[in-house]
Amino acid sequence: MEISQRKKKILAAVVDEYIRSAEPVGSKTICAKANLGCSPATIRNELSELTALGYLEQPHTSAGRVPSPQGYRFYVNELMERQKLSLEESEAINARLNEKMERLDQMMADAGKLAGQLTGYPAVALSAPEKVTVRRFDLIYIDANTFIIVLLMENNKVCNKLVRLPFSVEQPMIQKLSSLFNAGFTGIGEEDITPLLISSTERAARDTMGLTSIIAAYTISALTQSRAGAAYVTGESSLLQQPEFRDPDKAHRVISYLSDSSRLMDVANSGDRGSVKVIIGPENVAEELRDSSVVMASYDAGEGQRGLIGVVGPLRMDYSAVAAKLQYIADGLSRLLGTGEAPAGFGKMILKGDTSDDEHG
Amino acid sequence: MEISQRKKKILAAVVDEYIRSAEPVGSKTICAKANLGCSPATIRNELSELTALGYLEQPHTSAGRVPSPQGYRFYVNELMERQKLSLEESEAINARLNEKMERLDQMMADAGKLAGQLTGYPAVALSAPEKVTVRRFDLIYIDANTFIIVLLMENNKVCNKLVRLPFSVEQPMIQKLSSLFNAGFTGIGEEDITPLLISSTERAARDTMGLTSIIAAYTISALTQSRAGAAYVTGESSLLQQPEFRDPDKAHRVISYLSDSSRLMDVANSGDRGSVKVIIGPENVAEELRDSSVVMASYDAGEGQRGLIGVVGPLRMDYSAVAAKLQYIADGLSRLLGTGEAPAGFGKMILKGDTSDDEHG
DNA sequence: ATTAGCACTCGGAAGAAGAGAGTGCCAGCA
DNA sequence: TGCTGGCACTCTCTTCTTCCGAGTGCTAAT
Repeated sequence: MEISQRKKKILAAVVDEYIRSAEPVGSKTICAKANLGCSPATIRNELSELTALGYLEQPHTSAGRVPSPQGYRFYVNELMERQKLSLEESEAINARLNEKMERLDQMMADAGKLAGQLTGYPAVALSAPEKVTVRRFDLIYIDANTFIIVLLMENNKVCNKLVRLPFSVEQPMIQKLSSLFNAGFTGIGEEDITPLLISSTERAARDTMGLTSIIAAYTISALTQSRAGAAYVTGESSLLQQPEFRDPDKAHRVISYLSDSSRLMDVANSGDRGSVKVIIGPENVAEELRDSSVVMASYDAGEGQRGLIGVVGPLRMDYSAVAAKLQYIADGLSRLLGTGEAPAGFGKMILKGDTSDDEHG
Repeated sequence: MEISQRKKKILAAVVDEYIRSAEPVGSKTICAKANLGCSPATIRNELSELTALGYLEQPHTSAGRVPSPQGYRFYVNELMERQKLSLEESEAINARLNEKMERLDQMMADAGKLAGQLTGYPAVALSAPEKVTVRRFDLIYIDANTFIIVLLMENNKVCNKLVRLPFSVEQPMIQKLSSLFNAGFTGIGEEDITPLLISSTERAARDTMGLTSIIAAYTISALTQSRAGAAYVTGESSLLQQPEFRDPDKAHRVISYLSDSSRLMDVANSGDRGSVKVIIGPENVAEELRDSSVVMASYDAGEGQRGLIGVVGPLRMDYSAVAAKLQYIADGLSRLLGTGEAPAGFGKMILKGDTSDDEHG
């Protein structure tokens, strides 16, 4: 059934007002706020129908209306105004983005922090797990007992480790190992480093005194770690300021879920194409987030990598503002890190609505 | 004034019981728990005196007694039983410690996580800020537009950065720069890298096309970052389970303080010699922690560096258990990372009491 | 010095009453 | 047919009151 224009207006008013006030919205309030030319009584009828359709809920008989998850979904998909950032806001973001661009992981964490501060919700920054291989191998000889392993990954990340030996090695040996590893270990993934490969490398270099396996072990662990992707969470405590999380147990559930970075990847994997994605309450795969909403934006982190920033908040999140901000940050990051195929309209706020609205059927 | 033996026993019983139950302790309860051969009435008299002396407090006239900060301090310094860890506990810790020893920063974060999980309180892991210098300088040539800067710090940390150039350089140039930097930039601190030094290096190598300043800039930022020390916080949300932090505002204050890693250093600097240190409520320098307690242990992270692990909890923290666990973890870390001057009695639980008890005067 | 007994105090729980916001429905009106 | 004002009703939230009990402090007896 198609929903009337007036109903849409009323629904939008309810959601907007509820987002602002966190309190059930009554017919009178709507009549005052939204300029529909009709009386509270008329609105009551409409509200009643919207409730029947499942877009609104009533905490109890004599309370105002509150949006249902389905109501939020409809609001996000069709009703909400696409917010533009004010000039100050976008300039502030740009300034913060350009500020420091040192290390990638640092950068990610900073982007998360920025998102958190801007929106006032806890923020997560994720790098999508990916398959990595070693592109270049170097061993730097320091002294007879010490050398550094430097790995350049295919995605241009660099890993290193200082190795100290309980015995002495000569510089030529280090060089020899370096070229051997360069020959055998580059371009392959973690699971390709088999005991067979290691032992054949071991045979090729004589008298390695176990060095081969040390280096191989580090290589494997570096590959594993790179592949795992990383997660940074900031601003957990800002949840506590939201009225819906005044119950410490509820807050605890969500915050400790967020702290478990391994599980966070689930969120990332629940679809990451499209620039901004909104997941509303029960749509979350994770049980713990069923009464929270997640807004996230993915960005091009260069070298074919995708990064993700997102915030977690109550259902009553200010979707429009949050989406605009995340979009802007993500676009900025894509521009700074991306590999040329940067988005054409950086600075323009295009919000791709989510498509998984199989709820209001 | 010297406090009687019986008073001590009673005080200890009050603190123990309050730590357990989180509720004001009455004379009857003490009589039942502590095996002093006397009646509640006698205990009431003693409680009354302990209250007058400032070791106990009464939430209101007709409630039981609660330890005052001074009471906790006395308890920690003189009364509390030095707990030994059970065999299972210490084995579990050892297993976890030996598990992964990859990167130092990872290690620190893991140690913090371990402390948090073991104690059930939020945990922080800090590395003390320190002056660092570069020991060894290497540039790895990758291709005409790419090279890696590898810095080996005096403290054996390794930093690296991939540099991509908008123009081409030849391998000999990279090598030349490498040895120039090795000559000029090693062994000096961040503040010694002056524009003068940079420009003289620039002159020594001809046609560097700005490379010198790129490398110098990275060196400075790496030095700054190493010096800053790092902070990892985990398990913030476990605070929410403590009855004294059911007030979301209170919890929010503490948690957001913990999230601000820069401020955390204050805690670290408030005295870190001695193996385990207990800071009780108002003794905290930070306003935000005035009604929380902090227990921390420092460990030898090798190369003259000190690390710090600590937990934050309510005044009613189980000091004895927490101290024992932190001590054990810190000793373990010292053993694993330390530089030989490892503590003699690893495994033995020696708790050095705090000495800043200028409170009960 | 210790103990038993007793009156007193105070906070927290439970219940009662009232206020207020909002609904649903009905009858009248354009 | 759709909108409106009016009105009775419902249900929560707040406030007030009452009551209970744990625990104290004091006193007199041992």
